[in-house]
Amino acid sequence: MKSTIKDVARLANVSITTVSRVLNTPELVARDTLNEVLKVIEELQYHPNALARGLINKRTQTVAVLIPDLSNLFFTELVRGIEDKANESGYNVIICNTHNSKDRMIAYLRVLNEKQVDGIIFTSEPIYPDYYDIFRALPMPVVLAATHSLEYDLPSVKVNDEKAGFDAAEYLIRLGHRNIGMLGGSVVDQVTALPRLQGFMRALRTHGVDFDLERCVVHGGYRFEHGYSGMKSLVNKFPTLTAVFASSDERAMGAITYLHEQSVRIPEEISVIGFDNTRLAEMCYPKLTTVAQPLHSIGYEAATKLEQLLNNGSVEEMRTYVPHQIIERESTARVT
Amino acid sequence: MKSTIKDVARLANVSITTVSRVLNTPELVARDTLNEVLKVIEELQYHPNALARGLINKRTQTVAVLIPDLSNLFFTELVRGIEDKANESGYNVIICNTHNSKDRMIAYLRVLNEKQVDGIIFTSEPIYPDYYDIFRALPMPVVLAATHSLEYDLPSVKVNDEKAGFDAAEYLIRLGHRNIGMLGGSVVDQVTALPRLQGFMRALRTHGVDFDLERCVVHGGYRFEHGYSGMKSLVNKFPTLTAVFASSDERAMGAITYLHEQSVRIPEEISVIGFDNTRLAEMCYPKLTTVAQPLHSIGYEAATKLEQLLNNGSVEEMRTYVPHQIIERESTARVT
DNA sequence: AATATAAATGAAAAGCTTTTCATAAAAATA
DNA sequence: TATTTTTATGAAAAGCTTTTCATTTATATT
Repeated sequence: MKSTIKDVARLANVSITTVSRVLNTPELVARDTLNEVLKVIEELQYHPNALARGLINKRTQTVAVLIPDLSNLFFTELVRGIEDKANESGYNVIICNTHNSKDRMIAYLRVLNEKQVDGIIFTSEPIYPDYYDIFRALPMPVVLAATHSLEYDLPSVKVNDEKAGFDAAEYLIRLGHRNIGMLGGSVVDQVTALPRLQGFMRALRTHGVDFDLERCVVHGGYRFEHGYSGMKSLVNKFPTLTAVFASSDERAMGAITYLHEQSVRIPEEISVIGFDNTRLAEMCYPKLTTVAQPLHSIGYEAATKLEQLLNNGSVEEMRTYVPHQIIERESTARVT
Repeated sequence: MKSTIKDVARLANVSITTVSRVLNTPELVARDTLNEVLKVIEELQYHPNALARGLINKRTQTVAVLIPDLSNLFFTELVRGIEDKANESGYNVIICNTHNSKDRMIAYLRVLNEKQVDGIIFTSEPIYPDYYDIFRALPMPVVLAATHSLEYDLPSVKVNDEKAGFDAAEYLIRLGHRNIGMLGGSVVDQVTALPRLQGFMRALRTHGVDFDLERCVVHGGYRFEHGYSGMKSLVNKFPTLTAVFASSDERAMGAITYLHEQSVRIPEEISVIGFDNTRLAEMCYPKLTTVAQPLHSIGYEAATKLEQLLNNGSVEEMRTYVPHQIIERESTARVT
């Protein structure tokens, strides 16, 4: 039978108040009493009921992370940063996998609300107006990780995607490439996909490189399959290309696989640069040059912000931008 | 301000009992009252407090999954099966990432206990005696997914690893291979790694294939890096090998990458068969032939078992074995 | 019309904790 | 020694729900 604070109190011949104090403010209880109570707690294997605790404290010491796709290493590494910070500060984290489904996400938000989690970290995905309405209605703070919102005042931490897109393209240009394609996301995603494309285009423009949006860019999902099929249609439209910027590592991997199948040598014939620097980048052949997002930091910082919000009610910096960095590996080379 | 059942009761001019009934047994309340109360609930955006509910119902409608490594696609797909079943039956699932750390896992078990989750699904990893002691002390049921325990009576669902190892080896033998290596896990893992190795050896023996444990097998972690370095040492020890059984897809991918770097053609010179059939198997070049575990079913079945335990206190079948299957792709070929 | 039955509602207890306020005992101060 | 302060403890309330039991009202039965 599960034991309660009452059982401990009875066996230790003290009131439940004292037992509670042993757990929460041991400095207020006499040495002997303390030891006796601790002994009984141990003996009874007593664990305080977090439901009752939460009910009265109005704090559950729990934060939730909403992620759209658990099988994306991107989120995996982000979550790690969140967990690390949360655990340091005594919070538990609940991971909620929304499977890219709005319904699931709304359902999750409801139960998280009912379960009285202290705060929520929302990852990736742009914030649509109806999401914001839901967030507003929530009694707990929300922080965005690897996404942000320009219209709404939600704290966020992410990289500067426009600049990252620019740097990726410039990197290829510096290697002498002039026929550069891009495998990007859907431009309805104005927070990630669009800025990367814009940065990419700005770099080409800046360096006077010819560019035709129709011919040079393929839009699609971030997944391997999309990279594969995207690369296929890209080489068809743009057979002279010598380099491609795939704006996720998974897409890059799909692209590489397609090129392998076509016996195109990488990087000798076509250079490929990815985005994210997930574990996948090292699992490629050749190893993937990529724009690294500091995924762990993004998670860690987001959790930090959430904690600030929880403790102070406000956040030092509303929108934090963390630096990206190009990691040079073996999938890119100087044009010959 | 968050509203409670009292607020609803006051505004609707009914007792809290009636409000509670509207939520739980609406058939017991008069039409007009029902509508009025529902209206107020909507108006006030009232959501019942799950803590209070759990406290009185002694059920939180929550199950937890303990996984050792979130960045392993294996678990990702397993979790999906669990989520699907759990959601169907009205349970929420909490994903707990133990990072392969025993301390973290024990810490998680403590908080899950305190948080009064209804049940726990423990994935992979063998069950060590001290784990079992902890499980026993837990007031909620535990089910094992993709692992099992022969000593302890914990319900489990997994594939038959010995048979799977046998089939993998036999598949290679049928393709004419006689110089077959294996990239396996540590044999201290008696629940997964050892049986696969045993099955592998049994197949060689059965078919009269020469075999030297020292020379033909490399043990190591399941990760890409381990596959990479494992393959390296394997070809050094065993230069005549024409096929390798890597007992995880990630390991297989590491092996393939190493072979690529050495300009060894796959499958022409060396055939590679993996294990798990995670998404990674399709992200390889060449696409990976592998022993598929029905990851989704394993998760789904494990959740089903947990639910049986929760509802009936017992389980139909203690240890369920689900079928594996060899998925033939492009990384294996008949020996020439 | 009188009685029995069914339907609708509410008051209060229970679930497990923390916290406030009060009290008793011990220690410090005058 | 008498008084104040400090230390240690407990009783009871509060947090939000569900459930039991009782009561009132409406409906069905004779």
